[in-house]
Amino acid sequence: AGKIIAALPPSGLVARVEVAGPGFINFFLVPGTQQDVVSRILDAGEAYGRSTIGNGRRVQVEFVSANPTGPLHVGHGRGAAYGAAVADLLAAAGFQVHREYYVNDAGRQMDILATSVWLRYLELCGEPVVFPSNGYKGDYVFDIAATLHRENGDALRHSAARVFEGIAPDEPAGGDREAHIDALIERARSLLGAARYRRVFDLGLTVILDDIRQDLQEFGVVYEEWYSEHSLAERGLVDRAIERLKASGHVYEKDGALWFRSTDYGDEKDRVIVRENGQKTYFASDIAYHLDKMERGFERVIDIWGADHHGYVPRVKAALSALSQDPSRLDVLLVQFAILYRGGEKAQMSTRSGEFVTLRELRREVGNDAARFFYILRKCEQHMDFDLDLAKSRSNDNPVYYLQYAHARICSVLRLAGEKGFTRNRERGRRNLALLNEPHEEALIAALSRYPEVIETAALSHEPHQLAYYLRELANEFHAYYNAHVFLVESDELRDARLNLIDAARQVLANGLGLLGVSAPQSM
RNA sequence: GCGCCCGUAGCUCAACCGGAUAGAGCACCAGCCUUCUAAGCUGGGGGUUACAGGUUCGAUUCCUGUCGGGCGCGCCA
Repeated sequence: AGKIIAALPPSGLVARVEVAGPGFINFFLVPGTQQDVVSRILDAGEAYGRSTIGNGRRVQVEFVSANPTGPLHVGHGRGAAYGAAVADLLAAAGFQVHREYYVNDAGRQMDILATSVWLRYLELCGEPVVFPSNGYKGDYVFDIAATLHRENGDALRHSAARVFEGIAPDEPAGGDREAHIDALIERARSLLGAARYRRVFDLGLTVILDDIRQDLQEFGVVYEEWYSEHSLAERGLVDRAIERLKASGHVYEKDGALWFRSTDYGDEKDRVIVRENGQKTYFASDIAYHLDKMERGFERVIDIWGADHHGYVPRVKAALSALSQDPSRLDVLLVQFAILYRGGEKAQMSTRSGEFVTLRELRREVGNDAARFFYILRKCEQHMDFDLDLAKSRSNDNPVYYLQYAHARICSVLRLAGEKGFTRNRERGRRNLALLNEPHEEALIAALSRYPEVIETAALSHEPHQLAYYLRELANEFHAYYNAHVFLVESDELRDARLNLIDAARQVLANGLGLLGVSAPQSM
């Protein structure tokens, strides 16, 4: 090793080189070699840390995509915060990002919603309805029914006797609940007729989707596109996908249904794509959807799903393979569940009872900043314990405030410089960066220099928590510096150099927090 | 039963495609505000990385098995 070191070309940036343990050679930089990063940060501003590694390649990130059958709950919140952060990181790393929400506006669940709304409407009309045990029972269904009643009066009314005529009673204990609600859906269709049924259906869809949109927007999560499952079928893309799958030779008929032989590509079992009753399955739509994603020309497609859907990955990839698409272009990121704790106790109610904590309630309780930050603090495959008390505590326990406080403190110093009668001269600061040679200053500068590579690593590995941990370290370096040295010193040269340094730190904190959807307050 | 994820300090979690003495926060103990925001800083104690093997110069990381926790195994979406 000594020979290797001796053979190294001399460099003005390297003070000394040492062999340190097995396989390690340490290079010590000459003090003052990194100071110019401060000027680079101030020049680049919001652009500091952006990378071109993505080279403009198109990436689609599909996330949340919750059924529009009710408001988003805290589980969706994690997917929203995580997906938004991954998308924003990829954009910062130079990818052209297309954020998409797949709207499941077709299928049985939506029919159950429409029927639930209609039954609540009938109640408002004064009909003695026995509400099905597996219908949608949330308060929002009453609200939609009230709107329906306000807009239509009794025009959609049918007597309860006719609605339930000949339909077997709801049997929660047995397996007839599903048959019961399916019969009610058919009854709603036949009594209302296609057009009126559609009116009920569309009102539920529109109201809930608008609510989801607004909820996410308030959460700082925005999409380039809301992609309708219904439109997929309308444009014939589902039929076309099935035809192409047939042509591939991986489809067969059995028991009256049409099956995709996904076991040809390693799936556990074959999957139905057209049911015995002629209805296409959700999987059929999803094949068409993913084929369409590929054909839209995205070089990489990222799906962010709840971990409970993990069994679904092999069949989607199998379908892509059968359709001659490269399945490795699709990354499915599985997000584990988040469990809410309050006072050391689980706060999440069971979904069976029809009650759950909504994302909106969470945001109201802990605030958007804490919610966004806590959600991405764990890597996605890690189960999450979300401590509500900690997230809303306005104390030093709360890691969000630690970062925001650093930002606010810097803003405060920069403000106070003027109030104290100092005229800040940025150019003088730039010329005197060499004065920043205290250990605390070197450490802070080193942390600032690392930011661009943190962005690249976090983006490419889809791990926003790496950025969160980095920002914690950066804030820590600043707070330590703040406590060890006074910035507003008499020396113009040193003062302006230091103000440039902390201004650069402020910029990086703001950039990083921005990527995570967390605000960077001027004061606290 | 099979498949996927997880198991690291009292608690919640990191550890950069195998690398140096496994790091933070909280909690606990001891200090720091007449000077730029104490929502801060400094120091300290705390570990057989669930367990047992294997691979190699080297394993929290990779492989096998066991134990424990979560999730999934529909002609639902």
